[in-house]
Amino acid sequence: MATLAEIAKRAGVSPAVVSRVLNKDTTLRIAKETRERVEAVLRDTNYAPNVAAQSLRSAKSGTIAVVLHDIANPVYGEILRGAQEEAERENKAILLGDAAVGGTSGSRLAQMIGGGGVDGLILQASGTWTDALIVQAALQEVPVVLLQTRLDIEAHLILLPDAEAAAMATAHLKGLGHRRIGCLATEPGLTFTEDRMQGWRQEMGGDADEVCVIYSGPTAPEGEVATHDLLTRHPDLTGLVCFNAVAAVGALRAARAMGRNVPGDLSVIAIHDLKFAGDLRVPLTVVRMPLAEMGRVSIGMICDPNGARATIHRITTPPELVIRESATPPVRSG
Amino acid sequence: MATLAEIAKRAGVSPAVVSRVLNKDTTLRIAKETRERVEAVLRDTNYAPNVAAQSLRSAKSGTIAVVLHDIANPVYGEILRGAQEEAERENKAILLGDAAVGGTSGSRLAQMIGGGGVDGLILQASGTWTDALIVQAALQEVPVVLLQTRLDIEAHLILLPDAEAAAMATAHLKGLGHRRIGCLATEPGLTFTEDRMQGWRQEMGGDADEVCVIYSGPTAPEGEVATHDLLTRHPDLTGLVCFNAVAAVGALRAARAMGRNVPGDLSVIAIHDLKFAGDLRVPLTVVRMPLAEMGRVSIGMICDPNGARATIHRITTPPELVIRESATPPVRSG
DNA sequence: TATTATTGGTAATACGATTTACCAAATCTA
DNA sequence: TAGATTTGGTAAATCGTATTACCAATAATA
Repeated sequence: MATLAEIAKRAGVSPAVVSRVLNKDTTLRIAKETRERVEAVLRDTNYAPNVAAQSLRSAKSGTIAVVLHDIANPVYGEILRGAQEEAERENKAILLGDAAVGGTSGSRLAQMIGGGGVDGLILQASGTWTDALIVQAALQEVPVVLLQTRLDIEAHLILLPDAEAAAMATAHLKGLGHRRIGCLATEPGLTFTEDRMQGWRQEMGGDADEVCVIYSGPTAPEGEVATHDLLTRHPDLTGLVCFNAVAAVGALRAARAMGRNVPGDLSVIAIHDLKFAGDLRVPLTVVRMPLAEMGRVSIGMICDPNGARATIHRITTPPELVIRESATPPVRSG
Repeated sequence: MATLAEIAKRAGVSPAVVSRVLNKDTTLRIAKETRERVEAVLRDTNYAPNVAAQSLRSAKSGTIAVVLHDIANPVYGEILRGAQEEAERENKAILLGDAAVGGTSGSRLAQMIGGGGVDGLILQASGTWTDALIVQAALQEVPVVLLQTRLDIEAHLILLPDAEAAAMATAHLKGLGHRRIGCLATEPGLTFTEDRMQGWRQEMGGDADEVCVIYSGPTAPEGEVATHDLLTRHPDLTGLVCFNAVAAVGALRAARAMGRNVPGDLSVIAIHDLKFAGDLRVPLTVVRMPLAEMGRVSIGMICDPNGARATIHRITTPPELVIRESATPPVRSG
């Protein structure tokens, strides 16, 4: 309700003075009493600058859009958590987008990105409306950070050690003595799916059997039906590496429903950790990656004033194997 | 990059025409060819209106702030999910706040709320910076929806059937034959804590023993230490009702660490469902409430054009008992 | 005393979209 | 042909902040 002009009138000065006091303009020469008078009015009028006006004037919004696959998924939620922490430090607010919830190119978020309403876009791309967002961002010359998403556009890219993680998971099963190992992958076409596939293949070497791969969305029900299919086609599998821990929970369900003991009949290992992984019926052995760190650096890249437009940042923190109970040596050695 | 004025110049008309075409002003009389010329320029210039300018002019931002206790907590995340869906429908973007992550009164989100940068504030209040947000909102006359939070301010209030849910959970244990029932509550002072306490007390009647209540934050580690304390002080408890399902997972951990079988030695029931509740070592019996619905109606209240400033909305969908395996009749009947 | 510097500010403009009030030219009516 | 309508637009004023350029009055110097 209070505007700069009103403050100025109350303090008996011009709006320029108020603005310059507010913004600590050091080139402003002002009498001590005048400054104090202004500050007093500012305080007891509880003045807060209009953000739309500031944003219009400065062409900065103080806002960053973060669009993830599915925020309700704890795996992706972890990224958000990291982003939030860093945004807090940088004094930015986060505009949330969820590729799983609607999201058309006409959505308000897309409008904001296209209309200069965000200072940056952090995107874990997958769907179609995602492309619309990128186009909008490009038009507006808004910096974009792609999360585990290789696209042929001028944007930053953050990569996790996905291949290593998959290789590590696979190696763990092989090291336990498994040979017939299946792969519950994430959606084909995604960068991290491909990177992990590569790690899996590399580690499997000659044992890699492409038909032992099945793709699934990152939810437990999807993981369950995919695993059911896979185990039906390949009853001889003794090990399963899952590219997503939430889908792995579905795998556990499927195994159980089919009367297969985990880890007795089937060893399961997943990529990404879950807060409840140790509380599951069969505690899940996983390979953990620094998701929150990725969220943090993504914000950092947006806010970096002298950053280039398109850099590539590899997160080098190595994946961490967390051994629980879902993977053991095969009982009937294969 | 493209402004209305540029579009107008290119199309050989005044900015007013472009704006009125864009906004489908029916009072605008315009020749068919002129309109088509404008639309053509609009299209092939990929024009997107500057949101800051629109926001300044219209005093609407198309943005709603949602501040929750802890977004990483799947229980609260569910609220966010509902809010997101409805926001999508209303064509609003969501600005995310997390009471668990920093959040000072100087945060960008607070600035935006105070500076007319949001059209509404949805708040599950608890901390101190929360109060700052409310003050800012009040100053700006931004509509506020309080989630399960009774405060003496002019704001909407949404209430879940918290008392009923707690009563239902307690009644379930009593119905199974338990008499010595403990209560792992959420933080004292919160509206939903108090409402649930009331439901618990009411159902316990004469059996209610206030010392069998312990308070805990909504995380598994906190739930674990609280439960450890409680079971140490009251080894004779045969039942435990938990006000938060995530904390209940901690309770399960504590029981296990203390060598107490669930449900054999201790029956556990929790409020709120978890996606993985059925996959836990001991599948958790819960009372489910429509969290997503609360998220949806909160957005609806903000967007309702002829809504009053301060209404109270009770969600009447009854709590739903989901029986799994963590609660059975006591073995050594108490 | 005349000139220069310094102090303490102010005026004006731009940022980009929207909207109200208005108007010239063309067409129609009497 | 005078007057009334209709057609097809336009000019100008916000919205609130930030900034650049400028200026009057006083103080310091020569």
